[in-house]
Amino acid sequence: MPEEAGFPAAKRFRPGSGPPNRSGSCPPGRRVVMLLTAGGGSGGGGRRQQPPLAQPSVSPYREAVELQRRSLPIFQARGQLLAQLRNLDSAVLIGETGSGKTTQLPQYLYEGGINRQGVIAVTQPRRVAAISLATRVSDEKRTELGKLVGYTVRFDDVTSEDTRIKFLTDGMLLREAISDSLLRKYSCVILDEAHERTIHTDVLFGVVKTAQRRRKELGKLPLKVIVMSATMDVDLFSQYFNGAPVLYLEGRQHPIQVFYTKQPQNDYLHAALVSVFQIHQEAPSSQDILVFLTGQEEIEAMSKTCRDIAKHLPDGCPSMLVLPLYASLPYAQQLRVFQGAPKGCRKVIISTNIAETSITIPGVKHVVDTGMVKAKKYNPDSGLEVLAVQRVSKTQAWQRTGRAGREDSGICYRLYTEEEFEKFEKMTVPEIQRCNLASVMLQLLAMKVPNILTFDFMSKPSPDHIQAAIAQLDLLGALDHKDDQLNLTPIGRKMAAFPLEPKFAKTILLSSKFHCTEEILTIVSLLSVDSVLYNPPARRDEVQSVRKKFISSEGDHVTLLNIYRTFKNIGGNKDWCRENFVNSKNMMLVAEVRAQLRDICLKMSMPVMSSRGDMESVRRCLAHSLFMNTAELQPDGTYATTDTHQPVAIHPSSVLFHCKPACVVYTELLYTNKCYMRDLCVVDAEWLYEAAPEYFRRKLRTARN
DNA sequence: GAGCACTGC
Repeated sequence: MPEEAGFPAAKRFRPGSGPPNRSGSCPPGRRVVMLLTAGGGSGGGGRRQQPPLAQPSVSPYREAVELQRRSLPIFQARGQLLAQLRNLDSAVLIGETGSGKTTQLPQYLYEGGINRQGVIAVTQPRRVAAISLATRVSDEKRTELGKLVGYTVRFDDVTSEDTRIKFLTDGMLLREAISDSLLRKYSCVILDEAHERTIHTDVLFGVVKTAQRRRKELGKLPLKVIVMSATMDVDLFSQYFNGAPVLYLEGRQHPIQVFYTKQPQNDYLHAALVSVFQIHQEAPSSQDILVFLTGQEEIEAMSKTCRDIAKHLPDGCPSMLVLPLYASLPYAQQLRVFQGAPKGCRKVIISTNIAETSITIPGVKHVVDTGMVKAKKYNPDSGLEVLAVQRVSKTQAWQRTGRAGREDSGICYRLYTEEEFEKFEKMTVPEIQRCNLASVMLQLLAMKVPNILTFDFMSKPSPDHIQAAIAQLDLLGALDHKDDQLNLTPIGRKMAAFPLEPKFAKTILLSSKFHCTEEILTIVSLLSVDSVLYNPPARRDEVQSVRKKFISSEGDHVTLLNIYRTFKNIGGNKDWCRENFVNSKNMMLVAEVRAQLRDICLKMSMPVMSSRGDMESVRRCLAHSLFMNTAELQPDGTYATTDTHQPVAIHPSSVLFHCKPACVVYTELLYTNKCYMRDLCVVDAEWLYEAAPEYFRRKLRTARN
């Protein structure tokens, strides 16, 4: 093997706590309470002073659970933690992976009788986490799930009147805040995984801060806010919550050796390949390797190369099981990463950043980090979102490193130099500064936030960014400008009731006028989940011939509708999905989403009618709701958007890829190498003019001629 | 002419 990716010996330190110069992130003057010091766990005296966890129990199982709870690092800090939290309105808790903070803290608060008057909410960025944590904690409390401890995620509410500890997704708590912005039923909100800075958590920061202040002003039950983070960069959190004290909890991570390359690598794919085989030839076969790359195409190519090389390795070299991992991979194939490899065979998992947070793979000893990620960026000048391969942040690199030390000590190979690493951004730009804000602004308006332009975000999006969202909502007819006050129109209020992007909510609301709500509900559901189309690159011809029967010359929306209809009419099941290259998991989700949306329509007394095969009214409806997303064929055979004359192209995944319709509406623009329109529908220019005469007065080329 | 990181309501 070539040597250019060789690694010099590196320092040893513990991950999860961030870079070794830990003190750097604790400026003097801030209240940092060390609840457990390094090497903690010896304080026998402290242990005896702890109050009992729960009623004494006789069951051996119960005792085992109890012992396990007591062995967690957080247990020794229990008394101190409770004493601190009892008197605080807000606190920031740093807890390393494995500290037990998420499962234990809510129980301590409950057992300690703090905030007994209300429910303790614990938010999570991901559904699976909310569900498994609730299951775990209800088990520890020896209660039935949904009684004392429960969870609420979309499509699944396992709570009751008795529920006092409630795990929920951050998006779900946000939705609850629309109907009660003071979050009255909660006495305490714990925002977990705050370091991930999801758009929902970021909006919640503002929502809980406002609710806390308002409740105090109104003399209501106080709201305790606890922000939990796994990283040390919590200054922002503390400042934002009026200088809330920072409590530090040591975790139980295994040491990880970190290696950097001696030279910068201009070809990270090649460097990754070399590293994998270097490790493969040197390390025992029981140690698995996790490689971070940027996307499906890259991962599939690398997987193939690895398998090819692995076939021709010298005798005595272990065999290799190469497993790609990315979100659009069918579920059954994702599950393979959890199965152990046969004896004498090494697992090599080649993954996107899905393995950074969402999926934890057991047995990983070696992490190969290319330092690259594919992520959305927001360009405030053009107001456009761009999906691009870029450098990871330092936080992200540490997160990847930490994946090597889940079960035992590990090794992380960074395919960049230490100097390069030092130049990485400290933190990933929070999602709220990288995304279209139309949904967020609609939700804030629905909560009757007095002035969304000055809303107290922890990391403020730029004014241009906020204005772009307001302009979009305005075009959708959601806004009412009165005396310099922004309010929602009745349509805007209805839009906010749907768990959808505003433009899709508007499409549904318009559909009753075109008597095609049943069809539009199906289309919007299909568009709002991951694609139901499964396109394995190796079987392209097969896919094309099977899919032919669904394709409509009217575009992707009608084609998707055809697929869903056939699936339903035939009584579609997994076998049908497999035969037709349809992702069955996503298809099931479509049905669930559709039922939820239909329910919301019925609740607002909207007539739900079918156009009975009349596709023109469906397309007219799409033209009326997506008129701001229009592109027209130019004399030279290319396309340009109607409003800004941005050159665009039909995405290769579209059924219209080889066609040249004069005028189309699209669901979204996607910038990669080029600016692509995704999910197209052929429309009549006249329909567009009808939909928004003012908007198109001087714009529409086809209508003018 | 040729392509799509990850969540979530």
